[in-house]
Amino acid sequence: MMIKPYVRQGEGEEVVSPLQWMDGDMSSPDGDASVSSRHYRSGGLSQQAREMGSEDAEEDEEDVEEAQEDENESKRRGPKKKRMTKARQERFRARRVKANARERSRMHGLNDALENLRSIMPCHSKTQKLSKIETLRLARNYICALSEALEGGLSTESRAFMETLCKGLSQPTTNLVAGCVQLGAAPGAVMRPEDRHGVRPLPTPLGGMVSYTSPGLPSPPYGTFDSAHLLHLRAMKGGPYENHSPNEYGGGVGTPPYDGPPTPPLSISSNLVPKQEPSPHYPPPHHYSPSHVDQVLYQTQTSYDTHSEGPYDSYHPAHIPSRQITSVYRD
DNA sequence: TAGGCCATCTGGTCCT
DNA sequence: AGGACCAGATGGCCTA
Repeated sequence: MMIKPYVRQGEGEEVVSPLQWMDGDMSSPDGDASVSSRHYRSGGLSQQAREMGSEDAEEDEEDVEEAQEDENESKRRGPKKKRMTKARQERFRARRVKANARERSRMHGLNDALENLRSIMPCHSKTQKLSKIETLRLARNYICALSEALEGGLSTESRAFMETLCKGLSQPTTNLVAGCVQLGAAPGAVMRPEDRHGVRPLPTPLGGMVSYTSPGLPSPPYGTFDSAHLLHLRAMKGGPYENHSPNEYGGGVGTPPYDGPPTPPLSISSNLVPKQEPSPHYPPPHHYSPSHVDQVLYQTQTSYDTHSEGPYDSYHPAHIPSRQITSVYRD
């Protein structure tokens, strides 16, 4: 028996919706009538859809019942029950198919926006894509970190900046961020070409390189730390980009790829950037712990001193879970 | 094999 | 009526 799996768009086959499938004789999309509905993506074939399928089968019965109901209609109280005629079912299906297409398109737009957000994150790797939730967390942290840098004169080279950046992130993402910081700080370091695209040969606006340097480090290809994004700070402090209007750089779906400092004249204040409050969900207890940030920071700050001894020995890169290192080499 | 992430379908709700 | 938005459900893919 050939089971037709659900195929996503862009994978060479057209998506066949359960409704389209239902339009036929309830056989599978590829015509294999032996496939039962539970095999064909029962998720898409929801309860109501299945009920509609049965309605199809019972339609003739309904027509007979309708005739009988007509006789009793005038005697019955309450709102008149709408009949599910064939025409109504057709309309319903057409609406549903259109709604599905809209929903897909909407989600694609949402994903495009998320991709745009990923592309302007300080840590951008083509090989290890941030998940949706991690992208949002990192974006939040990035905003907070930059705000703190502006308000408190906190250096983007500081440990506190890094800690803010990593708050609430999962361990792999924290490692990724730390690795990106390293690479951005050491442009001479070995990088995979596909990961090099985001790095611009610009100094950080606060002068010099990011300090999480690791000279001579056999830099793992975590991704890139795009120091050019730090030009946000320069712009907001009265730099050459200060007067750009937000519209110049667009926004939302269809925004061109980030190719310069998108520096809307934001007024960063404590109103806009509320102090982080403890929340049952933030940080996620199973993902984040200060000790882990310590661990990563130590990794990035000690230049991987293989001769170091003492309490931090367990932070040696050799102890980084292999998952974070191997996974980025995958493709 | 379990768990995380994701895409999709779907029905409900709100708004125009 | 129809569109936008949302959350629940489901199954596929990938990795440890």
